[in-house]
Amino acid sequence: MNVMNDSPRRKELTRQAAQLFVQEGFDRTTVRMLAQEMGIKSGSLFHHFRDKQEILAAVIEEGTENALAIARQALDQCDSDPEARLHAMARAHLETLLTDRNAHVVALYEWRRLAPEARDHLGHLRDAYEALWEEVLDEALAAGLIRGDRFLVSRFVMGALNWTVRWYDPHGERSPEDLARELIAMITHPAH
Amino acid sequence: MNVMNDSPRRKELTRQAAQLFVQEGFDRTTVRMLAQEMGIKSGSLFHHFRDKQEILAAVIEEGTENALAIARQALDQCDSDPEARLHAMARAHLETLLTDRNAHVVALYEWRRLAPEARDHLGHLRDAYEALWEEVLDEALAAGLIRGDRFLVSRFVMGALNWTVRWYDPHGERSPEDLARELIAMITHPAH
DNA sequence: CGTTTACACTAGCGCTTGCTTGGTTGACCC
DNA sequence: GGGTCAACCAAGCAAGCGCTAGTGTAAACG
Repeated sequence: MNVMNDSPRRKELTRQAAQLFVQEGFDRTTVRMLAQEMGIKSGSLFHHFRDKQEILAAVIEEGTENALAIARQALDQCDSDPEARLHAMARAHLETLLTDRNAHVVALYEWRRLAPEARDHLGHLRDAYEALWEEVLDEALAAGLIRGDRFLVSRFVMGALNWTVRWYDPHGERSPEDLARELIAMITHPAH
Repeated sequence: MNVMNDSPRRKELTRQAAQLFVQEGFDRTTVRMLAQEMGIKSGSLFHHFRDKQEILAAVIEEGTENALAIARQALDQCDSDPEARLHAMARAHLETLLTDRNAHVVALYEWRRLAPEARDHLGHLRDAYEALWEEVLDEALAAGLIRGDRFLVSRFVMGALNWTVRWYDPHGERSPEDLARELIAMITHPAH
């Protein structure tokens, strides 16, 4: 067995699994369906993954790592004023939703199907991502750009953003940029 | 078989099923688990419901109907100015989340597990509920209380509200009233 | 050359799943 | 006191599930 490496082959299989998990849900996706999608037999699947659980963990891990990387890059490259940073984060969030949509949908819907150990590991990744948000929101609150309770504001914003996977059409007219701008406009009270 | 009535017995069984669906997820909840929770044997379950699917539909139907009823009542009883109506809707939404929490969590997470016909029927119920929101948001937009694109504002607000099932603690310090006030404060730009 | 390694296959075990069948019970009705 | 009816039970079927064991093979390596 070949456990826990991250060969390119495994990356590709993970990507295909994500697609199926979104279509059918984790529990309804059988190892036989996964194998067929991958063009192999069901037994061969366990050469790449210890068990079905591990496939789920791999899908979510990749999505979250990408989100984190993109968000960090966006923060590095943008201006340092609170509004620019807020905008950069929102745009980065919506852009990962576009490029890694399957993985993020799986992360949002199937989180509870993770084994406790995997949930623990991935929870830390997710916490790191949300910490970036809280930092940026704190700056916006301090600058008077947003009003309200820090905890609630952060939850409301994350909710509005994560909910987009339900209705956002990547092939539609609106770009991530558009959505980010609209969201910021809705919640900010510009100084005057 | 006893199909499709709504006896009090069936109502009670539906309530218990909702609890299990939240804990385990629909697919992982077996008819044997459901039966045990209900204090009967698995075979007896099919005296009350045609199949497992129908239990899910019953859970979601009850939750959505309650949400609709509470929202309508709230709108009837509040003042007619846009901010009061906005506040009433947000509070009503969060209050159903408190009283019918299980049903709403199931509706949000397990919607896709519904059979197409059930999804169709319940989709209309859900549309009726969201229409109430759009009406109230339109008034708020017209009054200049909120700025931005109607479609996007509505999606963002629904996202922020529905996301609350992930983190809101009914036994915590914050009341639905508090949350509603905070959310309105965050997104409104009061005339001055 | 022989050995190792990565990847795939065949075959099937042991178990659980949703659901069916045929029958029993006790409350109520005229 | 025979008939009705909702509610429940015992037993089990057919299908599908995750996963394993053992084997084959072709490329890579020393």
